[in-house]
Amino acid sequence: MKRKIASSTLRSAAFSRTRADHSSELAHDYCELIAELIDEKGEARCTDVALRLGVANATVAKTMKRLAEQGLVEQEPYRAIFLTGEGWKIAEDGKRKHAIVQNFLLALGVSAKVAQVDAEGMEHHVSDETLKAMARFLARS
Amino acid sequence: MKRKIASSTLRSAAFSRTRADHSSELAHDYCELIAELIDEKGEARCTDVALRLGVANATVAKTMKRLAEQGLVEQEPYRAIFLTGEGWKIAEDGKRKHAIVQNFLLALGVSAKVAQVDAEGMEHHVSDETLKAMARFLARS
DNA sequence: CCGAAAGTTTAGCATTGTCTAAACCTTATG
DNA sequence: CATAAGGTTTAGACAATGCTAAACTTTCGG
Repeated sequence: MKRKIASSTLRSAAFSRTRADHSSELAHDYCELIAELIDEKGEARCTDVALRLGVANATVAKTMKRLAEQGLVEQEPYRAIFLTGEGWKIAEDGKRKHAIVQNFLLALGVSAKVAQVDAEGMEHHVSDETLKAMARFLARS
Repeated sequence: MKRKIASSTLRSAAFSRTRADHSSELAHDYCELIAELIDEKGEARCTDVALRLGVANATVAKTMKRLAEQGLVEQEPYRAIFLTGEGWKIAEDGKRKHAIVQNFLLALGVSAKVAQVDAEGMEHHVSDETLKAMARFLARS
């Protein structure tokens, strides 16, 4: 991961943050999805992940290798996938954020379908401060 | 069984949307930024774009070439950059969305700094429906 | 226990977005 | 008006993310 902190303006800081977010987003989505599958079925397999993500099996396999290198998941060849402690933490965090954003959107009056899709996209770009503000709003309403 | 398929389809649709968003995000940011620079200084040059985006000049140049191919910007070699009609439309739309999201966050009680950064990240993942809900909230408050 | 189905991995390719270094124009200054 | 300074473009590299096709392993039905 390249980190160029030469950013001078707040504006470029915003763009940098967005770029940085993107590189971790996929990893986070994978962790969340794996956790979900383990919850539901007791194990997570490439095919299921691929199906839910809407990508090819091979793509999942390749990504999984990267995630294993990053210490987020563990796997034996031809076996199901497991999360490391770090992976679980990321999954939990993502789930928490996702729930807040989605419920917030619902409280705002957004339809269920759209709330789910938008929450998926927004969840990785919402800071803790904004998340807290959303939670506050939910508590109030 | 049917419900499971349906829900995972919706799920993968969400991820697909997010992936699709990403590929257009950068183009949209460029258009917005170019429009901003033209507004402020009368012209947009690679260096300025690079500075605000926080990336290298070469990166901007290469991206600009792609945007030109996509019909979003126009440029003569070694000259400033201009937006096509399509590019302007995208810039306007982005500016509009950005403003709504940012003001919405401010109204929610998020600090100015964080509102700017978060709005940058969120703006590309917010559907029209959610945007409308935000606008409604702003009008009410 | 064997062969086919199903799942996993590898190989090879394309695209996007980023970088540095070097080559290339334009402009402004002396 | 020549040249240095500064902005622009090109070249070449690399990582991430996606794909298809083919090879490989596991599992399951007979």
